[in-house]
Amino acid sequence: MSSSKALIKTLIKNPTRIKTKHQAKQLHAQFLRTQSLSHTSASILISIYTNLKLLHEALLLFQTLESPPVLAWKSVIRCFTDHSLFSRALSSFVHMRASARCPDHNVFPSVLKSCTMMSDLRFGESVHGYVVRLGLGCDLYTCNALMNLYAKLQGMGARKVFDELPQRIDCDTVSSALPLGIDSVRKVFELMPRKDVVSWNTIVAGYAQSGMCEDALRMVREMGSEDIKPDAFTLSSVLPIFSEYVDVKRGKEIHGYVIRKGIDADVYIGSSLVDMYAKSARIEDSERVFSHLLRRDSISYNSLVAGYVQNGRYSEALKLFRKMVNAKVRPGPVAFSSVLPACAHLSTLHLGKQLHGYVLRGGYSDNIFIDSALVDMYSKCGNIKAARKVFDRMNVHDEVSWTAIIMGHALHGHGHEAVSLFEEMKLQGVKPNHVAFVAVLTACSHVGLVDEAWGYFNSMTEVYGLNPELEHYAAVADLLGRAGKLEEAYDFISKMRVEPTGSVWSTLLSSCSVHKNLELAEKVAEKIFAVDSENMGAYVLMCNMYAANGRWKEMARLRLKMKKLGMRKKPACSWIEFKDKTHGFVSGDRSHSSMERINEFLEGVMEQMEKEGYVADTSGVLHDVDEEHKRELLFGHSERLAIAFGIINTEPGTTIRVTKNIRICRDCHVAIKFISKITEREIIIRDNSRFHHFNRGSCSCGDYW
DNA sequence: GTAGGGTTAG
Repeated sequence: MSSSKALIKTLIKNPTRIKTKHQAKQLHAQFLRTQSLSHTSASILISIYTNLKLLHEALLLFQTLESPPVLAWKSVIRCFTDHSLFSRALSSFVHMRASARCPDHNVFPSVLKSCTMMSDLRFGESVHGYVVRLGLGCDLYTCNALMNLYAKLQGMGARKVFDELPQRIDCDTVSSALPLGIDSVRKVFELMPRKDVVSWNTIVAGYAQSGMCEDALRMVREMGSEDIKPDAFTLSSVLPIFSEYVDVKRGKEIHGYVIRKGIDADVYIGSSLVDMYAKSARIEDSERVFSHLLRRDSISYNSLVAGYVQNGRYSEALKLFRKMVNAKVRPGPVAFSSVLPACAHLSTLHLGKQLHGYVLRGGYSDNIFIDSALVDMYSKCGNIKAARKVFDRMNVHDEVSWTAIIMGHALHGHGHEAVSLFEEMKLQGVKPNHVAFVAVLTACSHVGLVDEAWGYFNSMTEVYGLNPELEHYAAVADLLGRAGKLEEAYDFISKMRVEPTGSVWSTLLSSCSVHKNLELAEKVAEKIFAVDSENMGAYVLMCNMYAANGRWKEMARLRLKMKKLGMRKKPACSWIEFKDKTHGFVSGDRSHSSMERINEFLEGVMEQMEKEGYVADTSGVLHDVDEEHKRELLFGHSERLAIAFGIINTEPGTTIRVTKNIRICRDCHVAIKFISKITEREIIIRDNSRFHHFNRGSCSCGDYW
C-alpha cells in the first residue's frame, strides 16, 4: 500500500511522465482505491488528462469538483480550445472569473485564440484590459495571441472597407474613422520586452494581410538584424506578396533560400510557391514544385487547380481535381470555387452537375463563394433556369452573386430581366462594383437598350465614383455599333480615356459589316491593323465586305497579304456532351464515326427546311467557289454537325446544348430556327459571346446579335 | 501563440 502511495506521489510531481491514456486512467484508478481525491490532486489529474487532449475524461472529473481550483479551470479551458469548442472555452473563462478565481498568465493564449476563432473582437479587447490589470501585459505567449487577435479581427474589417472604396474618395477621412488592426498589433509588438520568432511572424503576416507589403518585407529584414532566422511561417506569409507583385525574380531567390534551409517540401511553403509561380504565368514551375511535395493536402492540390484555372488550362484543372478525389484527399469548400469556373469555361454541364451533387452531399451548400460559382457555372453551361434556382435559394446575396446572375441573364439574352435584377440589387443596398457594371452594360448591349446603357455608364462616375475601364467602354461601343449608330460608336471609341485595343475596334468592324457601311469599315480596319497587324477576323470581314460590294481588286490585295502572312482561318469547332463525354466537330470534318447518320439526318431535314421556305444565305462564305459548293460548305458547319449528332442520339424532346468557339454565322442562325421547329427541339447554342435559345422556329436573341 | 488555396469580367 505504501509503495503505491509513493508511486502516486512521484507521478503527481512529474505529470509529464504520464504519456498514454491508459497510464492516466491507471493513475486515476489508483487514487480512487488508495485515498480520497483532494481538490489539488483532482486538478492535477485533470491537467494530465487535458495534456493528453482527453476532454471527456477531464470533464467527468471536473464536474465532481464543487469549487474547482485555477489549475482545473485552466486545463479545461485549454482543452476546449484544442477541440475547437471555442464558445465553451469562453463561457468557462467567464465562469472561472465569476467564481473569483484569479487566473495566471497561461490561460490567456487559449482564451484569446477562442476569441479570435469566434471573431469576437469585443470579448478579446476586454480580455486584453483584464490582462493589463493583472500586470500580465508582458507575457510573451499572451502578447503573441493578442497580436494575432488584432491582426485577424480588426485587420479584416478595415481591409474590406478599403477594397470597396472608389479611388476618388480621400483615404484620410477613412483611416481616422477606423482603427486599423495593424496599429494595435504594432502597439502590442513594441511594448513586448522579449520577442520570439512567433511574434515576428505574426506581425509580418499582419502587415502582409493588410496589403502593407513593403512594411512586411521591412520587418523580415529587421528580423535578420535581431538575429532571428525566418522560418517556414515567415516565408509563407511573404511569398504571396511576390505573387501579388508578380516578382518572380525575388520569389526565386526565396525559393533558393527555402531549398537551402531544407523546408522546400513543407506543405505551406509548397502551396505558396505553387501559387506564386501560377500567378506569374509560370505554371510549369508550379507543377515542378507540386511534384516535389512529400505530402499533399487539399490546399496544395487546390493551389495547382486554381493555378491551372488562372492560366486558362481548364481541362488540366479538372483532371487534377479528379486525381485529388482519387487520392482520397477531401476537397475543402474552396476547391469547389476553383474547379467550378473550369466547368463554366468548358461548358461541361454533366461535370458541373456532379460537382453540385458533391457540394450538397458535403454540406457546403451555404457557402456564398460556392453558390456564386454554381450560379455562374449553370448559366455558362446553358442552364439559366438552374442558375436562377441556386441564386433564389441563397440566403444572402453579395455583389459577386448578383453580378453572376445578372451576367447569366445577359448572356442568355434576357436583357430586361438582367436590368431589373440590377435595380433590385441596388434596392437591397448592395453597391455595384466594376464587374457588376460590365454585366449590366453587356445586358443592355445584347438587347439594344441604348438609353439605359448611357444612364448606367454615366452613373458609374457620377454616382459611384468608379472610373470606367476598357470593358465598360467596350460594352458601350459594342452596343452603339449593334444598334446601328456606327458614327457615334466611332467617335466614342476615339475619345475613350483608355487606349482602345484591337478587340474594341473589331466589334465595331463587325457592326459595320452587319450594317453594310464599307467606308467606315475601312477606317476601322486601319485602326485595327495599326495595333494588331495580324488580326485574322478583320481580314476575313474586310474580304467579305469587298466581295459583297464587287470590289474584287481590294479583295484580291487582302487575300494576297493574308497568304503572305501565312494566315489561316481559325477552324470553327462545336462541342456537344453525350453520355458524359464531350464530342467535338470541326467545320467540314467528316471523320466522326457517326458521320453517315449525321449526313442522312441533315439531308432529310434540309429537304423539309426548303419546303418551309429556307433559302441558303451564302454571303458569309469566303471562298472562290460556285454557289452549289458554298451551300455544301454551309451544310458542313460545325454547329450543324453537332446538333445533328445530338438529335439522332437522344430521345425526342430532349434539349440540345452545343458550344461553339466562334460566332454563329447568319445562315446557321436561320437554319437552326427551322431545325428547332421541324424537330420540335429546344436547341441552346453558346458561342464566344452569348447564348442562343432556339425554340419553335425562333431564337431568344430576337435576331439581334 | 504564428502560415498556404477561392466566386463575378465585351
